[in-house]
Parts: sequence; C-alpha cells; structure tokens
Amino acid sequence: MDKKKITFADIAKYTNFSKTTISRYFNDPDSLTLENQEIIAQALIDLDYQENKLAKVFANGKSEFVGIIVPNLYLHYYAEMLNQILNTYEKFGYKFLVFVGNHQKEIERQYIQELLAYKIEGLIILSHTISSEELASYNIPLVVIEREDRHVNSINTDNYMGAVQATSLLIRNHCDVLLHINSPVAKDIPSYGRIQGFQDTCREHGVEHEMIIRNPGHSHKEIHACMSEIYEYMEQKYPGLRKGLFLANDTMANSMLNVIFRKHGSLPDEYRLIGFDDSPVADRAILPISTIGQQIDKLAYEAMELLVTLMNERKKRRPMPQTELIHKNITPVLIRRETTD
Amino acid sequence: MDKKKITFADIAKYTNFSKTTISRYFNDPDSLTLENQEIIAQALIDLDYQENKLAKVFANGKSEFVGIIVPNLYLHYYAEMLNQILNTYEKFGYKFLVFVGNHQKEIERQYIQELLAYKIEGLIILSHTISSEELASYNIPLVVIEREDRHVNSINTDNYMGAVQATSLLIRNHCDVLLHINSPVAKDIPSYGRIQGFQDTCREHGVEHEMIIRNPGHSHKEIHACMSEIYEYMEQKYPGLRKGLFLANDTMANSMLNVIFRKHGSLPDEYRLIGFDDSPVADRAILPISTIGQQIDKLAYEAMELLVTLMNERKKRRPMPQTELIHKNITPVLIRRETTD
DNA sequence: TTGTACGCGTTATCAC
DNA sequence: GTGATAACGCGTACAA
Repeated sequence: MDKKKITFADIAKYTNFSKTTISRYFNDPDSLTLENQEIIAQALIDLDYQENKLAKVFANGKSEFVGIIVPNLYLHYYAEMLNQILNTYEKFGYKFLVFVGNHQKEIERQYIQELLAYKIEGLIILSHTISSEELASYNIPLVVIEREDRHVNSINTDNYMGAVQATSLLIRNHCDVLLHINSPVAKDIPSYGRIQGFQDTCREHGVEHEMIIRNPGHSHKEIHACMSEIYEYMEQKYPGLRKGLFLANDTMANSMLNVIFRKHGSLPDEYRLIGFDDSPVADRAILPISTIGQQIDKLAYEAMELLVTLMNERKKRRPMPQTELIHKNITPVLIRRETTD
Repeated sequence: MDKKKITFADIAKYTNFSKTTISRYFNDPDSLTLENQEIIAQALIDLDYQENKLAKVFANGKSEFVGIIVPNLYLHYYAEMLNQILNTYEKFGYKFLVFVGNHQKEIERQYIQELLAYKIEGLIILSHTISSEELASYNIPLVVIEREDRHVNSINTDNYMGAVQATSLLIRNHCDVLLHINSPVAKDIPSYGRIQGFQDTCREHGVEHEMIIRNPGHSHKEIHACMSEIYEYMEQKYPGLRKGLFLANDTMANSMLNVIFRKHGSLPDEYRLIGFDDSPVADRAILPISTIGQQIDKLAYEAMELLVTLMNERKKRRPMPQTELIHKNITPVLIRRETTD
C-alpha cells in the first residue's frame, strides 16, 4: 500500500529543489521559470502528491473555515438556506462546519467553542437561542440571518414590506375583512414586521381587520386542529363577508386551506388566502397557495459576502475595528397563485 | 484587545510546569496530582486559554473530520438525513464538512480532493454521480447511503420489504387492480427493490397489476401534469374497478391525490393510495397519505456507526484491511393514514 | 509524577 | 529565481 504520505520534502529531494521552491510553486508559481514549473508538476504526478491543507492552515493561520449553526433542518427554510450558503463555496472558497442546534442553548455554546477551537474565520448564526449580545462577545467575524440582531451584523428579509404586499393584495381582492393569523412573536425579531406591516396597511386603507395570535404547536395535527378552530370562529364572527387571510407561514396556510377545502370541496369565493415563505408545501397544496417568497438565495449570498469582507478586514496587518453594525434587508417577492385572484 | 493567543508554552511559564505537563492535563489528567490539576485549571481561566484543535490535529494526525457529499437539500429526505448525521456529533464527536453536489460529477470530484486535503478520516456519500468503483479507489473509510454500492460499504433502506408492505396493504384493501407508478430506475440502485417487491407480491397473490413508468420531471407543475395524464389513463382502462396505487414517492402520491380530490371533491372509494418516504408532504396533504416510512434516523446512525468502526480500525498500529464489504439494510415501516383503509 | 527534545508539513523571513 | 532556517502549537518517545 502507498501508506507514506508525500510531503514537500519528498518533492524537493526528487526534483533537487528546496522545500521553499515547492511551496512557491503552489503559492506564487510565476516566480519560478516555466521550465522548473513543469519539472515540479511532473514530480507531483510521479509521486502522487496529496496536498495537506491542515499543515498549510497551521502554518499561516488562515483556516478558510466558516462555522454555521442552524436551529434544525426539518423546516424547508433552514435546509434551503444551508443549501444556498454551502453553494457559495464555488464563489468564495470557504469550507463550512455545520452544527444543528435543536434549540438547546448550552449545547450551542459548546458548538461555538468547538468551532473556535478549529480556528474558524467567521460564523453564521441562524438559531435564536443565544442573544446577540453574547454572540458579539465572541469577538469573531459574525453574521446572523433573520433573528434578533441588536449587537451583531445581520441579513434579514424585509418582513414589513412582505406583509404590506400580502395585505395589499388581499385588499385589491375586495375582501371585506382581513385576518392575520400568527403565533406569538417577540418584537425584536425581524418577523415581527409581518404583524406591523399588516396592521399599518389595514389602517392606512381603513379596512376592518383582526389579529389572531395562537400557539398552534409544531405537529401537523396540532396545527390542523388550531386552524379548524380558527375557521369555526371566523365563520361565526364574519358570516357572509369575504375574508382575506394572511397566514404567517405556508404551513399554516396549507392547513387552513385543507380545512376550508374539505368543508366545501373547493375554495369558496368567500375566502382569499396568502401565506409566507414560498416553501414547497405552498406550491403542492390542493390549490397552489399565493405567498410571499423569501429570497433565500440572496439572503445567503449577502450574508456570505458581508462575512467575507469582515474576514478579509481581519486579515489585514492593521485591521480597522468595525465601527458600526450592518443590517441589510432583502425585499421578498409576491407570488400570486390560485388562492387569490 | 486580547490579540495574542495563549499557548501551552504560556501556561507552562505561568504555572512553572513544562508544556508536556500541560498537554497531559488535557489528555490524561489523572496522571497529575489533583493539586496540580487545580493549579493548571486556574491558570487556564486566568489566561483565558482557547484550545487549538488544529494544532492538535496537525500533531497527531487525527482530524476528527468526516466529509459528506449530499446531492441537494431541496428534497426533505436529504435534509433530514443530513440532520440525523450531524446529530451523531453528540455520540461520536466527529465534525462534518458538508458539500452539496448538485449532480455535477466533476465538481464532486473536486470536493473529494478538498476533503482529502483536509485530512478527513472518513467519507459519507449520498450522491449518485460517482461510481462506487471510483469511490473505492480513494482508499479511505467510506460509507454510502441508498445508492449504487457494488464496491463500497453501504446502508440502505430495505426497499423490497417496503414495497411488499405497501402492496400487501393494497391487496388487503380489496383492490381489483394494482398500479405501481415510478420513474425509470437503474437495477443496481437500492430503490429498484420497490419495483421488484411490487411485482413479486402481486404475482404471489395473483392480482392483476401494471407498472407505469414515466419521467415526470422535477417541477411540481410537470409532476402534476404527469399524474393528470396517468389518472385519465386509469379511468379509461379500469372503469368501475377499485384501483390500488403504489406511488414511488410521496411527492407523486400527493400530486395524484390532488388530481383525484379536485375531480371528485373527496377520495372516492374506487381509489386506494400509498406513497413512499414519509416526507412531510404526505402528512400535510389534503388527506393524510399512507406511506412507507424510511427510518432516516436509523440509516444515519448505522452509517456513522459503521464508519466509526472503519476509522478506528484504520487508526490501529497494524490495521486489518477490510476483507469484505458490508451492506446493511434497514427495514422501513408501514404508516397507515387516510388514503388506505 | 514530571521534563527534554524532537516531529508533524507547511509558510515566512531572510539571505544569496 | 532560489535556498536555509525558523516559526506555527501540540503530541510523544524517552529520560529523570
């Protein structure tokens, strides 16, 4: 077996160059004559050299690792975000060490320690458990996506604009009353904008409206039961009126649509419905659901681009400490399907 | 700022021990007196020591990295598998370097090179692009999941048994004719078992049956159109008969159910339907869909457990070369919901 | 129980 | 354009 690993020393011996020259071949090839480049290139093939980035990292301190902590991969939103982030490898060359937090604060802290031990150059946080204040204290290039971000850089969907688009569409659909169905949301997280945008738009247009805030749980069954209950409530409170429903996410929207569809065998004219996220479930529902599409690809790209500039700054001989935080908003897009006109 | 990093040398100086003793404190604490352990523990706090695993890895050669190549994260199946694999960190302590292949063979080869350069100890492959023969040639502990596995170790769902369960259920549901709807599948990949299991079970029970093999494309729209067409075909060919549909995955099953439900306003008694995968879409459909549940948690765990034994063997002074490949099957579970009795 | 000296495979800093 | 030598931070004989 070819057990022994080939190193620069072996190549140097084989080619009668020094290790330095071999190193230069990789890092600054043009400083060698073309002829010598070819000699070394051939030696690499002859010896079947396998580069060792760990040694390289150790020597120069640039690990090219970025850590990611994501709350889960069960929600399509997080899976797709991770996908888009991983795909930036082609563009930026950073490798990713990924951890799933599962909403356990202490475990996530441990993950961060582990990541720091591996000398990651930067960190992307999607989970919500650790406060931005604590995150900032780690003193490492860091970007959070769509979460509380008072003390750290962030990329967020413009939830407010998304809600405005959704609400406006329902108004244009001539709904008599608008309902926003959501779970309890803290005011300091970006998705609170969905509530504000809904309320502001309704008031601005003088439309009758109501907020329905429930904690439906996580299982499909619980959500379905919750939507059933809300459906009965609406039927009783607003009989005969055209109801425009803005659901906080597509999972809820799908459940609600199923409830309505199974009662009526179709979506009656009395209901208009729009979700949020553009997750696959919206498109695959019994009737394709209108929704607000988060531009996950852009969120991911902007996050990495920002992180890369932060990491590059850190690498300079005299790094400028970041003077003010960057918060960037990405506008979502309205996706009209069959649950609105 | 605390820019300069604390090393064992600093701790040694601070405590008047040698670097070796500090090293031992971490790797074999009991070889020090309790008193001295406490002295060092205190020093770590005083100096705010941050461990450097990269240096450790470099010195002893054990990176504790495992590489993963997954085809995409769009399909819930892969996202959940990745999730379950990442969660084995708690159990085995291996960190994961994750790449998304996107079905590009040359790019995946490049990823593997990158992973090797980072001295990964093992590799888990979920993507299908690179042949098992080529994978085996990399000569590194390796496990593939649910793909062609002639020359490598693998963990697979027992697709045959899954199909038998699905088909048997449809037979018990007194279906007059059984239809298996699938896309073209190569015989050497595990999911071909779904076809064999269906055919064998039908023949064994002497039930009329038909295979419908189509390439429906990937978008929801294409799949929906394809299912519509198949629906019309079935209606015409088997009028009045109770049709038992075994769909190759839940996405197809959901589409087909939507087609039927929108025609009839419900699922008529003339149809029974079962999918495969137990993906979220099955549970969230207009009628919760019966399905064959892949035990993704077990697949992931078994894969890592096998990989760990391979990696451990490799670390021994005189590693036993693996004499024969291991292929392990995980039996899927029948999940009865509302599209079967 | 503790210390000395060297090795791991690169890059960086000087020289030439 | 090229080479010698010293880092980088830790593990590991071997010695005491």
